[in-house]
Amino acid sequence: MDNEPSYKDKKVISIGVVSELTGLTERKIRYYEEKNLIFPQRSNRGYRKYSFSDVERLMDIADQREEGVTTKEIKHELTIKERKEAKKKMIKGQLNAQFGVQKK
Amino acid sequence: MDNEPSYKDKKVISIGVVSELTGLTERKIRYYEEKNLIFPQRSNRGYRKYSFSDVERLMDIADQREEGVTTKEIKHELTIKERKEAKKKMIKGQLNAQFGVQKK
DNA sequence: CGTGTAAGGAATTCTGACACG
DNA sequence: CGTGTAAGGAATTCTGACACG
Repeated sequence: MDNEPSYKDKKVISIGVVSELTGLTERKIRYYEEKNLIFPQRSNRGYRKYSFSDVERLMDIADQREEGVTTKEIKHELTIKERKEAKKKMIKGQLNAQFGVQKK
Repeated sequence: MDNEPSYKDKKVISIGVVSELTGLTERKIRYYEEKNLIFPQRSNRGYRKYSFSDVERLMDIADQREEGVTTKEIKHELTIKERKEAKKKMIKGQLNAQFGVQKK
């Protein structure tokens, strides 16, 4: 029923290419991961793999950093967004449980 | 006026990842390029970079090869398609020249 | 805190070639 | 023709650390 997860979220880009795409040094990219601002996948031998979404996210982070926003603050914003997402999902789940299509 | 060329055509994937994605060996992938069936970009130091379109194209090639279609035949099909595309563009250009929006 | 850099090792990619068929 | 493989070299990526501030 699902079609492919759209190319935007497929984790296939190496850190070198991400560096070119974003203009960020690999050091910075790894640091933002260390701070849990970004979450690449790992290949079999531990190489980081990023999606286009990750690239966009990194450019957003770069903009915020330039404005003087600290990684801690960026992380905080992210956490808040995640909570909202979780809440949305929960409510959606409850609605489905009461009024949704019957599961077989 | 243009927005980004869509992620589908951005050449950012290394041959190793393409190999995983398609199930083809790197040898095969390079061979199909040698036969002009696929056209990756090159990074600064000569590393091949593929797009998701290329990955799809490779899977299509793989299917045809399994059916016994030779690379030569696949190449021929491609050439025909390209000719049609060129013709389309030409006609479109002529229509524009006669009835299109005036250029400043 | 955020980022640069040198360090050493492991994995990647490249090309040209030989092999088989 | 289509694909495998061994070969040698160059570039990539990884981690942990020291540096500065």
